[in-house]
Amino acid sequence: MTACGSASPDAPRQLGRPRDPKLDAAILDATLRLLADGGYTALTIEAVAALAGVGKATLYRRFPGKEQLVIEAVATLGEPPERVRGAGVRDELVALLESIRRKNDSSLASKIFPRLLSAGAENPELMRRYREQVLDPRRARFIAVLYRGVEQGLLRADVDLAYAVDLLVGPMVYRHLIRKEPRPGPELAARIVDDVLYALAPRRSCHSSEQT
Amino acid sequence: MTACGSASPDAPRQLGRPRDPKLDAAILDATLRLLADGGYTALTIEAVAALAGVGKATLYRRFPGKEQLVIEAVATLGEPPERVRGAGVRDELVALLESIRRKNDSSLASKIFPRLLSAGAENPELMRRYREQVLDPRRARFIAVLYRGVEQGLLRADVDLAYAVDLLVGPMVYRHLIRKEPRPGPELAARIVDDVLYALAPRRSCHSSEQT
DNA sequence: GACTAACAATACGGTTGCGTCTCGGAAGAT
DNA sequence: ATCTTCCGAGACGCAACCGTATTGTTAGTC
Repeated sequence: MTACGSASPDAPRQLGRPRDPKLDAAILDATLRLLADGGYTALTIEAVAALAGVGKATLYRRFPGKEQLVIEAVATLGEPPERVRGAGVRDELVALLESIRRKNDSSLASKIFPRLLSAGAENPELMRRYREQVLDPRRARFIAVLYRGVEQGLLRADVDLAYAVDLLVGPMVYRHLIRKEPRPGPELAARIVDDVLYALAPRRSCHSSEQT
Repeated sequence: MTACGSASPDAPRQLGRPRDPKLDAAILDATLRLLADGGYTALTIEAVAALAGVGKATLYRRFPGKEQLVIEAVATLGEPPERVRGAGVRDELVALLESIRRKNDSSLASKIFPRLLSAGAENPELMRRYREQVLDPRRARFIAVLYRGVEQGLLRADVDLAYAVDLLVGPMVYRHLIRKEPRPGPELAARIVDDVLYALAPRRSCHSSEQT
């Protein structure tokens, strides 16, 4: 996860002035900032250098070009998710969904998200890294909680958990990404979770007919 | 819906060679094509002119600049949706959802979609037109069918239909836009519709507890 | 047949960003 | 103290694209 051209342990740099690690951070941060409000193609190396307060040579010393720069920057977006343990399955799912909503209401990451969706078409590697670092870990958390839901008999044993995640996350992301008005409120997460859990719960045989 | 600089009926052009309407179509088509595989910022006027087989002057005679050009092009994406009438509410919803899946599996429009999501951040007008021409009509169809569902007692009378559309469309769009692997199959639409309809159906009071 | 505007092609100057390079200076290692 | 590399700043030539203007041709009107 260090910058591209960083010294490998096998060939430790000994001579001369060492690279300033703070500059790596400044460059990646500037990259994310510019990526957020301009998109991939609008992002220029010169703007990154200027915003980071860094010479272009310093930047090119670390990254071979825009593509690798953005890939490395995006890879830093992964974050340890907030802990909500202790609560029940239902409340934990609500908390996870709600954290998506809150994040999309303000953060840098939310602005970068649609940019990557577009840039990912030409840059599979870029999308892959983002998926691995950001999307997959979040997804794994959902799956884990849902699995506990199965164990506790809250969900049918035969439900496809990946599908269940789609049912939960899909509407929330859709609201933020596409149908932005009116802004979803904090009650949306609970609503989605309750409806989805109800749909996937073990069904008592008291309803007269099978599915239509 | 005609090109920007087209003659208005009030001031009919009489003198000189008339504009070739085929060129309007060629320009807009080329715009969409390039927008699909390059994105908004990557789209250049010169490339549009070249692909359309048109001189730059011809293009500038119709559109003042890139922004208006793209806006007009996107506005042509609206389409009369396939008719599935006659079937029941459930099957009609499945058909609507399935048409989203099919469209996203191949068409130009599906490639343009994420581009607009990104470009829309800087171009509210662009996003607005796309919403009006493409998204809103589709949404209206969902709402209409769902309303019939309410009338027929398939859905609770108090469900927020807009929310119901999110529950249906969200997971499908999410699958295509973000979680692309594995490619959703034709069975997904029915699965989503059945689960959502079940969750929003009038609930008989045979389950022991209220919502947790 | 004269007139006029649309047409394709292309030249034009201006702007922007690329990736490389050079400069003087600064920071550690020896 | 010396050596080596990193640092910020920015000049450099190159390429792409902008929006405009010119040129010769073409299509329709009068």
